[in-house]
Amino acid sequence: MNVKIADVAKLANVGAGTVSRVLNGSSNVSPETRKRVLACIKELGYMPNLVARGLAANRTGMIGAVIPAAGYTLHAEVVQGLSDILHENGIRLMIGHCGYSMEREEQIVQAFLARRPDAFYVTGTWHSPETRRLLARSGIPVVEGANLTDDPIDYTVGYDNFEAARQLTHLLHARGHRHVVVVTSAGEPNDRMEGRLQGYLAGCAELGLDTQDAVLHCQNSFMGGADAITRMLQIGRPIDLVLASTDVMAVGAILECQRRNIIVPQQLGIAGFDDLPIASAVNPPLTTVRVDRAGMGRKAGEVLLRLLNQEVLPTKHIDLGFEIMERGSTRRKADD
Amino acid sequence: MNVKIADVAKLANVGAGTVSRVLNGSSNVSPETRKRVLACIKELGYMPNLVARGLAANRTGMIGAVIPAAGYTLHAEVVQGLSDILHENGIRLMIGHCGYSMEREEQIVQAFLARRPDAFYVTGTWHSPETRRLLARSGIPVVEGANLTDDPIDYTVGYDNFEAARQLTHLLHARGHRHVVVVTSAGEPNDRMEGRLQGYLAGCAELGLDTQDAVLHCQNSFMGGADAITRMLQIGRPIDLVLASTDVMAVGAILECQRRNIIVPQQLGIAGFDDLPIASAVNPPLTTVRVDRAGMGRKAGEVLLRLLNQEVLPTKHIDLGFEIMERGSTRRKADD
DNA sequence: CTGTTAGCGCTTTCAC
DNA sequence: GTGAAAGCGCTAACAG
Repeated sequence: MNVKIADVAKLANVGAGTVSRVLNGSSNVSPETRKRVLACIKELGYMPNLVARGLAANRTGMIGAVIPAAGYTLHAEVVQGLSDILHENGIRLMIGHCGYSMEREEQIVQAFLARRPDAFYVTGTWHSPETRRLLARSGIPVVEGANLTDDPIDYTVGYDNFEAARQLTHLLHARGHRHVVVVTSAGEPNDRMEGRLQGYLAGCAELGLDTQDAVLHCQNSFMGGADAITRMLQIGRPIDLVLASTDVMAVGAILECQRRNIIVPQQLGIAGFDDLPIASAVNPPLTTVRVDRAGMGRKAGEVLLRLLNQEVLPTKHIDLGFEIMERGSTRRKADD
Repeated sequence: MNVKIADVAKLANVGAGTVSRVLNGSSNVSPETRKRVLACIKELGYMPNLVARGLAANRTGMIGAVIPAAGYTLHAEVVQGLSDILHENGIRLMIGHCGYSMEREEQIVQAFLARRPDAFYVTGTWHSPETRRLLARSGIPVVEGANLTDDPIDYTVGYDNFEAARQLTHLLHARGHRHVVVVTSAGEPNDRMEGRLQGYLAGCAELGLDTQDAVLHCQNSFMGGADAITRMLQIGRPIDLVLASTDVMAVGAILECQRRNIIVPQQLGIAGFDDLPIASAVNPPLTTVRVDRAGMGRKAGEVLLRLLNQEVLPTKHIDLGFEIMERGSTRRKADD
């Protein structure tokens, strides 16, 4: 761990610069020298100190990423995709969890920036003004993921949460569902949740569906979803569709219906968002919106890599799209 | 982003060393000087370059962590606990996913080491010889998490997978279950899975339960768990208990039983391992082994921090214990 | 208490 | 093609 470039240089009878050139694949080095240097590196078990390289070269080969949480959310898988592709390209990930708090996000961004990452991935498009400022002034590529916005800090890689929710609403209306309750997360608001909620409401408005007293704010958990059913039953009018903003809440709702002997989808349709693995496993399987989570991470990684490579991308908005997965938790019948 | 310590020093009319002392909270600085320096730092918006500090001070304030996967596993939450406590102490996390492959783990460890982390967290206690060697020679504290071993590289923070599985087997035998099938993961073996499997088998052996043809290797997924039920039904003898090595497989099994109208637990008991959120949400709720995942991460972080602080810990094995959560998916009756 | 200086290990001109 | 030397921005002696 303490053999350094000078040791290799001495053994190979070359200058430190030459070793460095070999290490960094510069072409200005004769094949024989390169071979000799490589041999010496192996012999000494030399491992470059990337901290020193980072200081000298002004690039650290690290990327900062902040996600809300690592638990059962889509972000964990996004990070995995991101991590995988970056790793293949010799870049490492510095990761922080902000717990859906903008303030914490700001702290993390600040702390990461002091470590001079070459680029940044942040989740979502809502940030504190200071976070935006820090990121914008940092001079490094920034990708905002998991949603889209007209006004990105730099680049945005994601899908349109609003549009997906809107389309889902229309589809289920076409399947005969008419009396809707929307279930959203009671936590600190964020652009993805808000986009989904507004998408549902816009869809309902376009279809003339009543959404009076029809928005339930619940914990984003299985229990929260169960709770939603309890509260829905207290609404003084019949309901035939629960539009949940996350699969976790939707699955919680399905399981609560099992307990209450409410037949899904005949008595009540339930739809979610995310297509987590559990969505296709429950009974009945959940109608939901699928996004390629790991693919989104990989795509964000690719964009970041190209940006690091000084490429100019044709667009600042990379829309990965979504797919509505129609399954047994909602009605199937011919369109109206 | 380009104001440096010298600029602050010049403005404050002090030497760079003094600014450094203020930054690092050294006591050898007069209150007035400190105040002046602090003012200049604020005025210039100075942000220390931690890469340079890392090189000069020979500590980077980074910790490397490798986990198998970020998806629906306990490791994501362990990392979150770890990340949180380290963040509070000014330390950042470098993270890599090895996908249960020792080879990939080795690559990641090697790559991380070149970035000179101050300490290392690795998942599990089985590693390639080279990984062990690299870690052992690195001279930095290493914590192996999520299991225990007599022979840690350095420290181990976790719980006894074998013993938990063994005790669970005994408990369920006491509840009247007699004809067991064990479901384990078909993926690349690891110490946690193996510990659980051997724990189940040891329990069965102690109780004289037949385990001939009773070990099913399935995909560690909801589908894999469903598959286990299908295969169990083909075994030519009655079964009244499925001991699954993960909640994901156990929940998959429960859901398959719902589909097949197999009454749990009257006709078939099912138990899992991990106590993921879905475990208490399904119908019936799953009997499983609970470990404090985030708490394990935090504990690993605390150990790492104390180690970084040169403290000597009284033991190399930090056993966090486990708790058997007896729920409706297994029989409840007076002990034999 | 504080300024000065010598590195930390590497990259990158700049001559040769 | 290659060596020498000057930093990268900071910390940590070492004087004073």
